Amino acid sequence: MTSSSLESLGPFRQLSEGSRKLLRRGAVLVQCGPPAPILQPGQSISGAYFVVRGRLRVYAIAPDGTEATLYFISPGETCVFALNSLFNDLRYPAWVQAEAGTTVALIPGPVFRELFQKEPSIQDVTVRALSTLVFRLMEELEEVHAYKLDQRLANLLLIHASAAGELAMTQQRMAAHLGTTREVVARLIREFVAQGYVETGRGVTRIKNADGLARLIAASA
Amino acid sequence: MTSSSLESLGPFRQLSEGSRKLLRRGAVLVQCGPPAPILQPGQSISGAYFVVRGRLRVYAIAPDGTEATLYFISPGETCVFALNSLFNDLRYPAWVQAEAGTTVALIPGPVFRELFQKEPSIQDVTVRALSTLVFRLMEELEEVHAYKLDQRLANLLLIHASAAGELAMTQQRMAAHLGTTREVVARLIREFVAQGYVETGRGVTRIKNADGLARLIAASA
DNA sequence: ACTGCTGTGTAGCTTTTGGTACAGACCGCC
DNA sequence: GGCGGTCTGTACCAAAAGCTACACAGCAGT
Repeated sequence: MTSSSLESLGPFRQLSEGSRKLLRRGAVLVQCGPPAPILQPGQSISGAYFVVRGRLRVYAIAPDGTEATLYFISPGETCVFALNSLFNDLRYPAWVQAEAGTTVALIPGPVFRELFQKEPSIQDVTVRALSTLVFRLMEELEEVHAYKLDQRLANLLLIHASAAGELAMTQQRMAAHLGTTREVVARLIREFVAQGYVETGRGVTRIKNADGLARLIAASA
Repeated sequence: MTSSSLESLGPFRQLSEGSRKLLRRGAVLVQCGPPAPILQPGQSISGAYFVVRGRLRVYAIAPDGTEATLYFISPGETCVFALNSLFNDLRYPAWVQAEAGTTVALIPGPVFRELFQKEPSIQDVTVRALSTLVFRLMEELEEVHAYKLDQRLANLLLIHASAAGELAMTQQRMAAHLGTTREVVARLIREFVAQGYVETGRGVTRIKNADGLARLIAASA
């Protein structure tokens, strides 16, 4: 992998100095066609990850088999889950899954550690990445305990919908994201449809009244 | 505050090099008698915190007023909540409260940033602290979605009980910790008493059968 | 002893969420 | 067209958790 081909990638140009340095040194590109599992709990980490295109989903699986998304890692973000394990010699405690068409740059552990020692810009990138992750996790934890499922579902629809107000996601996946079951999602969506907030189709949900959803989320009860 | 008096403090001797360097440079000790709020959401951070004695509790408050503990910071740990805001110029999104008898060392923001640039040992301390926090938050998030309240309460009792199997904590505080209400805690504890797992007293809960509680937690249902 | 405060015990009801079960719709493929 | 798989719709019941209301117990101060 040369730096020129890396630089030809879309988001690369907007990256910080630290991120570019990371990628120029020993990064190996990994492409995913279909959604694919990358890490399982207990697996040791072979390096630091950097999302070039697509998205990674980090999630937990309960003993009864239900999933729940912990957080996402979007393009241009250093993949912090690796850093934890790289520095603390801990096993990673969650599953990681790449969405379809995701490209990930893998920086070998020793290379990353060496760069982290020498380069202030890479320290900066690292701390920012961890810091952002902490915020994201705190937000998620707060959301889980402060909001009811209908509000969290409304939020999911608003946040993840395309500009055209469409969300291409099955109810099964929404349920997995929220840590609940498909039936519950279907019931809540039925209510949204009755209120005229959304329309449903196979594998897609269209938002018809974003304000209505927003008001639902804001309602304190 | 001189380094000699800092070193006289109990946990100080076991600290890492980075932590000691942090404390020798411009740390201001802050003592708390009774439990006291330290930070409120939106408050900007004046420096990095380091817990010398006692414990900090970081928690969220839902619109309806119920609290939920996000994580604790124990003695000898760099207080990472500050680092987020120090590096990202973000406001801190949660409340922080010091338990009774807590001593916190406050390192001014500029001093910390300067040390972070120069000292590898301080970079190390910082990354470890953030990393640990990420793990703690992930664990908590997983627990919230994978376990029921009775299991989480049993876990709370086991984790926070003294060596003698006593937990000096009112049910109100347990409820705030778990993000629920006192009545629910009372109901669950009643069940524990009926099973012979615990005994209750005013402001204290005594564990009589730790194995029973442990089995309850392990039960997949 | 009286009072007030804080903490616990309990009952009953409502809401929310989860679990089971099944019917039907859409889609691609042979 | 027929078939199998995936996705959605829905009805019903069960469990979990929250809400309200109130009684009482321990403790401190006057």
